[in-house]
Amino acid sequence: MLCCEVVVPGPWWNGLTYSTDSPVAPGLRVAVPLGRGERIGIVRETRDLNEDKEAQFTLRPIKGVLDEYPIFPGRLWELFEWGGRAFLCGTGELLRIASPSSILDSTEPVSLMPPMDDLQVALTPEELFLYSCRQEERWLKYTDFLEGKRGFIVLFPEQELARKFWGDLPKAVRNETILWPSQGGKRLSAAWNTVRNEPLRGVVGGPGAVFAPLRYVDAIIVDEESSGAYRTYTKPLVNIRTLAGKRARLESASLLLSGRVPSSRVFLRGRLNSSERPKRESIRFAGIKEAFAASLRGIGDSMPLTSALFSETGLCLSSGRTVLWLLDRKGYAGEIACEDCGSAVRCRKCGASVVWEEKRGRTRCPSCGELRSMPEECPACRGRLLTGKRPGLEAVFPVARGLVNEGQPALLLDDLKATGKRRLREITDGLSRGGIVLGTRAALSLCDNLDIGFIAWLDADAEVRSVAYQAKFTVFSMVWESIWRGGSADGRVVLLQSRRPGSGWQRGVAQGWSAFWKQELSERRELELPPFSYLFEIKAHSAEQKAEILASLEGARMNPMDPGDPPLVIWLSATSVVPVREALAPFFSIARSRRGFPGICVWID
DNA sequence: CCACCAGAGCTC
DNA sequence: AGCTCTGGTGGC
Repeated sequence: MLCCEVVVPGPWWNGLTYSTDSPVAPGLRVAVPLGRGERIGIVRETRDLNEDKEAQFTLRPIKGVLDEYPIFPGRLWELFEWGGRAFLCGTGELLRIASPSSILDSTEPVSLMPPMDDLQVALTPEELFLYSCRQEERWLKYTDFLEGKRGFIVLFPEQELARKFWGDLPKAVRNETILWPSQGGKRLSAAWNTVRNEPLRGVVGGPGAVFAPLRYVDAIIVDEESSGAYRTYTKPLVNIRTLAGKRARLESASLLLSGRVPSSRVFLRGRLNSSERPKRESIRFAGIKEAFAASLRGIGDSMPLTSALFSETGLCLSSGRTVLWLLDRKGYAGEIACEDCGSAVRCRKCGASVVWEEKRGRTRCPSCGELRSMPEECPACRGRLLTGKRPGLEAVFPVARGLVNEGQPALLLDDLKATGKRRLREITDGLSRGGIVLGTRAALSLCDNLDIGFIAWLDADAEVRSVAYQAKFTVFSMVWESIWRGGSADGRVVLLQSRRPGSGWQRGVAQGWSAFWKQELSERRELELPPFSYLFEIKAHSAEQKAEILASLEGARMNPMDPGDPPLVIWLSATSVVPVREALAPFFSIARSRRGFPGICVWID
């Protein structure tokens, strides 16, 4: 009697076992019964039935085999298996984000070419690092690197950059290359089928392109490898850069890690060094203690607007260039506090401190997105005096509007992503004679399209990240990017307003990333933080489950930390993933479905 | 009488 | 988390 182990997408980690009359080759898709319904899974292996092991549940037969050949070419399947283990998400969850829905949702057959024979030339793969602030310089090197390569993947943190790089390729190369779509749907399906079946030379795209089913891969480039864009923000939580590195190793492909700044892990492993630093006159630090205290309606805190900010803004505007003011707080105020009892207004769903959106007369929870109307009184003490703290973009906007000259607009961009191409053109056209743009870090991408002569980080200390340990690097790399990004970086001035101007991580801005990482890594080594260990963020499904998980980890002689604040979260630091996976595996068995599955994020650097 | 929807129940 | 089955509601 034969059985198949099938990977069926879902939050569980284990493969599911089904009976089969005849052996099914690994990598083929099969339709299988699950619960009351039917699902599609990928065969991991066919083996003899092990009566003891399979006795705990009744085996059901496979409903049908959907493919003639393995659906994933080359070593891609191994990548999914590895990623599922490394990021504690299970192969199935990774499959879900890696494949178009046409493959996993519909039993329609997908036409597939047979796998390629192993005609791969076993060149010795290289691992190269390339760090330079000049994008043109890096891109030129990419073209050199791809010379003579027969199957390549080039990854960019943003789709727009990918499109630009692809568009700049020599026509002959572009014709044998595909621009990987950034979103799912029909376009992804089409691209997937083309790449899977046609003899293409390469794929260029955003992070998702790492999963392109190229049959032969001999080179992978990761641009801006330290960018946070390579981390997925919904389940499963994985680092695409790491997967790209693994894919290169699996396929024996050469790997080029590149960017303006290396990530901590790459810095450490590559023993990198750099003397690149900004010109003295292009970076300024200003203390907000001496700030001009602009009073803003309904806001208790004064907005940090320094004299340096006003003078540089004025200079830039009068030269007809555009000014960018950046602040990572949307809305009118980052917090609403009661003057009587001092407590902040919190989200009723998740307990986080809410943001005040004055324009729409409501509050928004920054962590769960819950919207509510602005409260009349303090929910804690019923006091009537609610004031905003930590002014946000909406509150500063009137100040910016007062500074622009005739014919220069002041724009408030809440959400650059939602604006699309047409809006982008409107923005760039409107700013042909300069103006002020206010936005969050996402607005930095405007450097690619606008002549930006001055960038101000209004509150460089603000760290609104969920994981505090890497907040310094996030801020550092964004500020670093703002110095160099785009064709208008020459002569640009960047201003950092903060409480401790020029100290701490800001020294690295003046001295370069080698100095930054040296300092930062000595602190992290001390605290056993990534890249010196892995950090696991485990979110239990219920309080009971949390207790069980804690007990299981402690039983395996690990030291989980219970921060107490987000109530269901557990933190764990470990030098290896394996024992953590073993301790957590019981909670990810399909048999536990009814109790709900925990969520896990693995921080590697 | 059936179309539609929310909630329950199940998962190798 | 999906997915389907169920039973109530309401439109005609």
